[in-house]
Amino acid sequence: MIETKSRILDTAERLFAERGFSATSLRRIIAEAGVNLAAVHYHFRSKQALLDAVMLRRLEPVNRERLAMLDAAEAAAGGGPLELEAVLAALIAPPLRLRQEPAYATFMKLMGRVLAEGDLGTMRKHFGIVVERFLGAVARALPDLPREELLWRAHFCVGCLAHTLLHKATEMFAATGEVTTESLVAFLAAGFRAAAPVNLRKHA
Amino acid sequence: MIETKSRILDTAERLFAERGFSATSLRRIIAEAGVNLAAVHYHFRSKQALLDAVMLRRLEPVNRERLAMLDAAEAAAGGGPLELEAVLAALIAPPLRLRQEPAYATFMKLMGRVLAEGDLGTMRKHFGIVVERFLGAVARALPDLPREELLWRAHFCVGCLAHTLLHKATEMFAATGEVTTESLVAFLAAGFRAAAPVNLRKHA
DNA sequence: GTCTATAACTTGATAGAC
DNA sequence: GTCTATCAAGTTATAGAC
Repeated sequence: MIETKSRILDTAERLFAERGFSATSLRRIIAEAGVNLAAVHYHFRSKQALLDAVMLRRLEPVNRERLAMLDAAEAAAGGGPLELEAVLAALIAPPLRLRQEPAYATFMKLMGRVLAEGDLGTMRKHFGIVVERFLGAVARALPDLPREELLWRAHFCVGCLAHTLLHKATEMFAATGEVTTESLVAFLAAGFRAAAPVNLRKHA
Repeated sequence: MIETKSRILDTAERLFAERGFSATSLRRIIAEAGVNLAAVHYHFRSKQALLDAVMLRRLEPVNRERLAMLDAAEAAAGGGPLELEAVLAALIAPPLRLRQEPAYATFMKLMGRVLAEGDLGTMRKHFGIVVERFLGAVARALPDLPREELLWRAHFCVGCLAHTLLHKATEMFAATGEVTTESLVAFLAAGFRAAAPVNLRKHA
């Protein structure tokens, strides 16, 4: 069945997202997918390669949409300064929008997990270009922000996004409804625009 | 040896922090600690109980210091409004300060991991009181912020802190040096103070 | 308290029939 | 492509000698 491969991918995606990679066994995956254990190794060779396949299947569209929005923001700015909110929206709106679609909902949680706990190698492999482009764009939107402070704020920004993708706010707090791109962008934009602490200004 | 128990705790703390709970086997722990496998079960009964012991040993001082700083901030405010920066510093300064101490450095990474990927039960068990106290304090510092927006921003805040504790900024970005409490507080305070997006104001 | 030995089970991976 | 059967290794946990 051609369906077998998709069933494995779907089930692995869900279990990896909900329980993490190490805590998920192949036998659990094949039990819930209703397929044979050997089929996993036939289609994907190894557990690690299965995770890579799960990531590859859905990540490319997300990052492509991000870069397209960033291109649009840069085009709109012409030679002038970039608008910070537009840059942040390009980073955040695609994953938040796509997670409304059933096909992408669980993947976005997995993406949050990888962002939150991923090692450096995985990070660079999947998000290298995105990180570079967005660092440049934020620097162009905030030319007066000291470099070190920019890097830390980018780090905080990744933490916010990872946590938001991995967890619904309702899990720990009593928030209702869905988080909006506007909320997250407003929060992060204000953070990026905050006056740099005095102990860092000397490095500017 | 009375040292055996500490050696197990120290090594488990480090490996859980660096590689995660599921990805760390007891055999790896006892190999690096130079102790016998049975000693783990003698002293801690099970792997899960070992993790609980690792958490309990160091978490209480962190949360105690946080609540003491929050008490001080509330006392300083008298009946007036709380200062947002003081509230955030009470949440953030204790873990960032303690991670400079060798005895607490790796534990703070583990705490970041638990904050980032912990399930709801673990969360409430270890941070329930802290979350409640700080939610109330931020609400008192920002009485005009709509409740829903406050909860989401608290959620973002946890994500920032978790990511900062779990990862050095140098891992993904090229930031040098250590992150400061001032940097993180300035970023978060500005985010909390941002104007609430219009699509939420109607719920105020 | 610490050890050896081992139970009882799960893991990722593969060989080979169909 | 899919199956059964199995391997080799690793897993948590325990019993019992010292």
